[in-house]
Amino acid sequence: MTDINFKSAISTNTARHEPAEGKPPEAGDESPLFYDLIELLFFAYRDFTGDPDDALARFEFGRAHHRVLHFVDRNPGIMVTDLLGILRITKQSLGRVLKQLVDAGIIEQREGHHDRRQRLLYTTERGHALAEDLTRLQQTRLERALIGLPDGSDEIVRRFLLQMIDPDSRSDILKLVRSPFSLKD
Amino acid sequence: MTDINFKSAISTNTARHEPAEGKPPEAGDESPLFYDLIELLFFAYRDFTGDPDDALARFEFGRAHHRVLHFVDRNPGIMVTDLLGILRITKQSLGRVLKQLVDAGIIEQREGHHDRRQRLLYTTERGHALAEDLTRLQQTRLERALIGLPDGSDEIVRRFLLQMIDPDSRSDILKLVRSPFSLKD
DNA sequence: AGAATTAAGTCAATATGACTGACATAAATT
DNA sequence: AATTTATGTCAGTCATATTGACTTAATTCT
Repeated sequence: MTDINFKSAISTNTARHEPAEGKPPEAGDESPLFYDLIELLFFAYRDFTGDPDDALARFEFGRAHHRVLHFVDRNPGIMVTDLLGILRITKQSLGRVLKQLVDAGIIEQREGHHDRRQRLLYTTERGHALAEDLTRLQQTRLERALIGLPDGSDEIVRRFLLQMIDPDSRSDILKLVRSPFSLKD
Repeated sequence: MTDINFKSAISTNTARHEPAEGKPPEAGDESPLFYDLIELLFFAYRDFTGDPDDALARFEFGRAHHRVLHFVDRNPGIMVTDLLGILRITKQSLGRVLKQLVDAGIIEQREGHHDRRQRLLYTTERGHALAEDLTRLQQTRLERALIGLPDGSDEIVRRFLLQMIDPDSRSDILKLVRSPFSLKD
């Protein structure tokens, strides 16, 4: 199998498009800062999600299941409505995935104490163990990614990621992730 | 519209699952480092891809089109095979998306000079302009994300992202992204 | 020159994860 | 009593991806 093989990805022909324009093609005028960051993010995120994807494939589950499992495990007793808000998907999309997780004994629904309309979500013992396995995979990758970087790099990455998020959502997300570190300047 | 609304995401009930285990539920024993990084990455990447997603929705294009457009624009004259290797999708998946981009006058295919089997890919003038627009959106977000961080933070983020990638792919990806900065220690 | 390999494209069938819009039920709130 | 909220469900659709088989043309290998 040829694995990744984009050995000749960079062509010798540098003509980008019809040379009908009067611009020099590669004159670093106003354009391409952070091209590399854009692409590194793409590849990094792909591999980051790849670990749990592969692990879940054995259970016939996909990334959607992972996301639901993760946030339920992290927020035991979360309401369906709030989970929908976090994931920003529709009730229908969640419904199918959630049903499969419940049927598989990964997630449990309990009636709300004060409000009996609610179906509060919890991971079962099995579900919690699975969630931990998946988290461990991603933690291992994160640890590896921080090796060799100066002290405090994890804090810089945290702040970078937070500021990548739409400003409007940041405070909600901060509450949700409840980082053990500062982040609050 | 209730926008994001996960105000009550964190339940007061902290029982994670059946308390049938002898473990204290929240005793930070061996487990949850980088929980926040895992979640920040999820939200950051979603918003990062959201900008181009929204922009492309007007053209009836999706994220798959963006990826193809991006890598063709960055690697003019790339072979179909190499593009498949970069995106790690199948010929069939690429085929449909590529056809739509060609039909829309965004991407152009030219016969290889030395090897006439090849259909080398180029962005058209329009395609290049569109790619630049989308890139600009993401660059703006990246710039904003680095504001207020110490000097050299961009370099730390670059190294972090590179080390998030599977070690086997790193050298190929480094060639591809051809970062203007160091990254090579 | 003939065989094997490579580059690209195509066909059919399928799966996953998402969507919209409408509707239903029960419970809580006003 | 009327309204709103929380959840679930139905039917239909779409975008992106998959597998496996097969074709055509061109290049390379022996």
